[in-house]
This record gives sequence, C-alpha cells and structure tokens, in this order.
Amino acid sequence: MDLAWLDKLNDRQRQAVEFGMGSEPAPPLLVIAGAGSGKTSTLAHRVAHLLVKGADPRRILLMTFSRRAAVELARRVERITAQVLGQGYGAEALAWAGTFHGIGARILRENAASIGLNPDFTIHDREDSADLMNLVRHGLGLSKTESRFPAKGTCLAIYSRCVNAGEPLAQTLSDHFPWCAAWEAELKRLFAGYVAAKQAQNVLDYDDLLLAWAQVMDEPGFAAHIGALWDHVLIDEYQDTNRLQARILLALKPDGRGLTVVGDDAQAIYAFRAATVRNILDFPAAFAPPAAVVTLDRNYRSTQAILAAANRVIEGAAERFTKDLWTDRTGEKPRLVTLSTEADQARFFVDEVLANREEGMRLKDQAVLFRTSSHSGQLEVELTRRNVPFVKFGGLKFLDSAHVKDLLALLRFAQNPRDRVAGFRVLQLVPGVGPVAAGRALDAIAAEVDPLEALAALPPPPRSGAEWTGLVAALPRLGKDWPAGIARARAWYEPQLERLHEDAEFRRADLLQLEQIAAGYPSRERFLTDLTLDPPEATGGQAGVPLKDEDYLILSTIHSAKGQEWRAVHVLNVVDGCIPSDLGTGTSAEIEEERRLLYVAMTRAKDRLTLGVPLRFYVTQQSRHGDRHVHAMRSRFLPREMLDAFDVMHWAPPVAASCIASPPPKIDVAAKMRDMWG
DNA sequence: TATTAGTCTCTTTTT
DNA sequence: GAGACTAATA
Repeated sequence: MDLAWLDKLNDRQRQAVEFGMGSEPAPPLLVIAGAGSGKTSTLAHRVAHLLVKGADPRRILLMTFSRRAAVELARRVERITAQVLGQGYGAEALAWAGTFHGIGARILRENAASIGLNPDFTIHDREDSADLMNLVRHGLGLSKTESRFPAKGTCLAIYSRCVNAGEPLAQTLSDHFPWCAAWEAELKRLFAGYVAAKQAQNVLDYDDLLLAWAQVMDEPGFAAHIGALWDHVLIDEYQDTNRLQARILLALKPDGRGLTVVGDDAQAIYAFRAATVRNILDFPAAFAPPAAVVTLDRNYRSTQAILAAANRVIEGAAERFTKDLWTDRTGEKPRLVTLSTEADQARFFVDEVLANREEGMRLKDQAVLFRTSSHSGQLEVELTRRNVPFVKFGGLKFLDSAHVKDLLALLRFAQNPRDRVAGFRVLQLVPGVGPVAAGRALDAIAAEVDPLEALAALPPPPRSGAEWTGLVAALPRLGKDWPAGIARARAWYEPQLERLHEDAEFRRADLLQLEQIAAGYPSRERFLTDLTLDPPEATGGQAGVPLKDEDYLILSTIHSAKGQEWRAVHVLNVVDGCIPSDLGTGTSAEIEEERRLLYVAMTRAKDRLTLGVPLRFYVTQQSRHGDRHVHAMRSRFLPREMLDAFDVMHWAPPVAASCIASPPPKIDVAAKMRDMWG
C-alpha cells in the first residue's frame, strides 16, 4: 500500500498512527500528546489509516470531550481520506463520533426497551437537576432545618461527585465537602428521594447517562452486545475522564484490543467534576501485557520562549509522564505586565489587541483567557466602549436566561408530561397560578396514562382564566410537524413574556433565535436532547453573536479554551486568588490543578503571550466587610526565580497632557486687571 | 393562596 | 448581584 501520505508526520506521530496495524484489532495504545504536538492531527490520521485499510466507519467509536471537538475530528478524517482515496466517506459516515454523554444517551435510548427505560425520557441539565433536587429537598422538610441545610447546587455537586468518582458519600463529604459532613444521614435520604423522583418522572440527568450505561455494562451479555458494535474505540482527552467513564471503557474492550486513548496528564483540569488523572497514569497497567505508550513531545505551536516559560510552570507538578516540550520556533519572550488596577488591565489589553491588529493580526487570531467567567467584566465594558467586537465562551449561557428556559420548559413538558421540573415552571407561567396550584395539578395528573389529556380535563385553578385553557389546549400540539411546534409554543408564551419582563423586546429576539436553531433539527426530541448535551457555548458582546465572516476577538475561560490555539494570547488576573482561585487552594491536589490550568492557558499561544498582573482589586463579594480594595500578589506559580523567563514590565495609562505638563507659570490676574486702568 | 418586599448567605471551572 | 427563605399584604 502506498503510505506516502503519512510522510508529513514526524517519527513519533507516525508510530502512533501505525501502531498495531499488522494485527487485527490492534493491542491497546496510550498516546501521551503534549500541548500543540499535533494530537488532533495524529488521531485523525490514525482513524483515516484504519479507514484506508478498509475498516468500516460505522464500526469506529470516537469519543471526545466536547461535541465541537468531535465534529472537528470527523472533518479532518474526511479531509485526509478524501485526499488519499480521491473520495471521502462523508463526515456522517463516522456515525459514532461524540461525547461520552451523547453516545450514552443514544445507547440508552436505542436499547430503552430491553433495559427498562421509557424511550421518551428527557434529559435534565445541571440547572434542572438542581431544581428537582430542590423539590425533593422541600418535600423532605430539609429547607426548614435548625441550621441551614446545603443549597440545591451543593447537594447536586455532592451527589454528582459520589456518582462520577464511584465513592461512598461519607468519603466524598470528608474529602471535598467537610462543611456538610454533619448532614450525611439527611443527604442520603435526599439522594434516595432524588433518584426515585427522576425515575417516576422519566428523566435522566447528565450523570445518569454515564451511570446507567456503566450499570448495564455490568451485565456480561449486554456488554458483549454493545462492545461488539465497534472494532475500534478511540478516546480523546483521556486525562479528563472520571472513574465511571474508565469503567465503561474497560467494559467495552476488556482486553484492550482496538482501544486507543490520547491525552496529556499535564493538561488535566477537570478534577472538579471527578475526572482523575489516575485513569491515564494507570491505563498501561490495566492490560496484560501492558498497553504501549507513545509520547509526542515535539511542539509545533509555540515559540521556544513561550514553551520555556510554560515548562517552568509545570516543572513543579508531582506525578506525571515526564516530557518537556521542545520546538525549533523562535520568538520573543512572553511578557509579564503589572498594572495598578483591573481597569488599567482592561485598557492595556484592549490597546494590545488593537496594536496587534494594526500589525495585521486579525482579532480572531487573538484570545483573552481567564480563570473565571466574571473576571472579564471590566474588559467587556472596555471592548464595548471602544467598539471592538468579541465573542465570549464559558460562563453564563444563552440557555440560562429565564425566557429561554420558559420556552424550553414548555417543549419539554409537552414531550414528557411527567417531568415535574418542567411542568412546575410551565404552569406557574399562567397568571394566578403559583406553587400550590401548580403542584396540585401535577399531583392530579402524575398517575394518569395520558397526563396531558388529564390536565385538559382538570378544572382550571381558581384565579386562572383563559390563559390556562389556552395552555392546556396548546400543550399536546407542540411537537407535531416540527418546527411548527416551537412557533406555537412561542405564540402562547408571547403575552406572558410581555407581562413578566420589562425588556420583552430584547428577549423576544432570543426566542426568535431559538426558533431558528430549532428549525435545523428533524424533531422535538432531537432538538431538546442536543441542546441539553451541547448547548450553544458562545455569547456575543453586542447585539447577538457576530456573523461568521466578521472579525471578532475571542474571550474564553481557560477551561473552554482547551484544545485551541491563537497567535496571541492574553491572560487576565495572573494573581493569587484568581490563579490559583481562592476557592481551589484547599488541598495540594487542587493547587496542582490550578497550576495545570495556567499551563494550559500559556500553551495556547503560538507567537505572543502576555500575562496581566493587576495589583489592586476592588472586591464587592464579601459583604461582611463591605466593598473595598485588596492588594493582590503575583501568582505563586510564577515565583521570583522564574521571572527571567519573561519580559517583566509595568504599564500605566498615559496621563492626559494637561496633567503632566509642568505647572503653568503663576499669573496675577488681579494685578493685570488693575493695570488695565493704571 | 398568590404575590411582593425585605433580609440573609454565598459566590469557579462543564458534559 | 443573585438565589433562598420569611413576613406582610392583596
């Protein structure tokens, strides 16, 4: 076979691509791929190589961290095979490319009948799950306890960690939520109630998509059936998987044959959702003989100066597959810029971005990264003031706004009338209906065979009027001839929007946008599932998201920046309290994760890297002490002896000319005026 | 019983 | 600056 098309790969990459191709299927392989080492390209080439050798694209399972990554990977495979074979497979041919959660949802839905699930289940996102947790919490009387019971979000976080880490509650509490340890018995009751509620309501949460999948895989017959669906299983970003995901993977391919995992332990940044770097560290030894390991340490992305600085940051990490990235790209040292205030930092970075653009670097080739979504607030104000378009990734989303959730709840309730969270929200949209009336109606229909029909037959609650009748009549018709259903939902919701929100005008635009998105899906079920598992992640600065061909600056949390690269990267708030976050400095493991976060941020840069260190913060958070300024220190990950890796400088805003000019000569106006007449 | 105004606490990162 | 809970009012 002509393998010339693999010549542009380096030796290590080629080794990773061709490993085990002689035997069928190949023995297990771990690829440790440093930042910018051509990881995606290598993975794409390995898949392409399988295809070129005749593998069936429908029998390849590709799991990535985000849907976006899956789409990108499939596109690259398609491009390569098109080049080599003169014809592509069509990107859809890789039918099993997606996230763990997305694939899980599909497996569960397709096999619903045989595993005791109703195939019409709806999926709760984090917020919905927290709301359901809250309903159960109230039901058990846990909201009226002597001392305060943990809030719904905290309860869900505890539950989620137990599930994903496969840890008993007591251990999770003592390790990660010590301030809640006193509530162990109540939490146990709460979680039992939460699970029962989900099952009664025919809903699954994110964790269920993995948990249910893992549990059915315990059944050898089912595991064999599912495992036989694919000859090759390839997993990207393996360092950010959790115990549950590893359990699924090993159940799919117990002997490791056909299994390839790719990752970088130095870039593990998802421990907060129970990802464990042990998965990647222990992968080789999970098989006999152990899995082969190929390490990609040549970096094609960044300049030597940037890599040198990033390597220094990661050097302190305790346990890892050691690799120092190297490159032959030269360039300027990264800069470490101190600034007096966050406001100065915002001005400085906007100046920088615009100066880079003057030199011909598009806005799209630049990104501003930060630890926490709220850190970019001042920068966003400054960008808006100076008319620089931007798109922000991470943090609050389009889907979190009340009006969008209302409309989606309408559709979800119509899809699955047993979904109490959705129903509770929807019914209270009717004027005159509050929690009590809504609860009663839901109780009345819960056990019915056709809940929506039962709802329509119910006498309207006392203070509700025509709106109620309109709603119960509309609900059964919200899924018919998609996407007309969403238009009907919006038509009913319109008057409520006007009534509930001052800025109805502004919010209506969002709903129209949602309707546009909905039009791209074949059915209501697909729309709801995909939107929950893969929410639109960007929010625009000014009116809506800029058009595709427009130039705009990228603002992103470091987490959302994973796997991406830009010519110029600016990192905000490289100070203690931000990186590492105040909240993440409890254990040394948490601090190590924060270190890797800074490493990930720095290694996103190709040519130019600038770290901002504002020295003074205005905090409004701690109401106990009132608003005040606090002094910040340069991040502990950049100690003094490391500063020679940077150009260190201070920036201050240019002072208006009238202020810096030497003081004007003193003039005696009175004397002059007297002189006029003297 | 629905709704609103007022007081209290907690505030990250995401599928 | 928002969410959670309470008290007061319609």
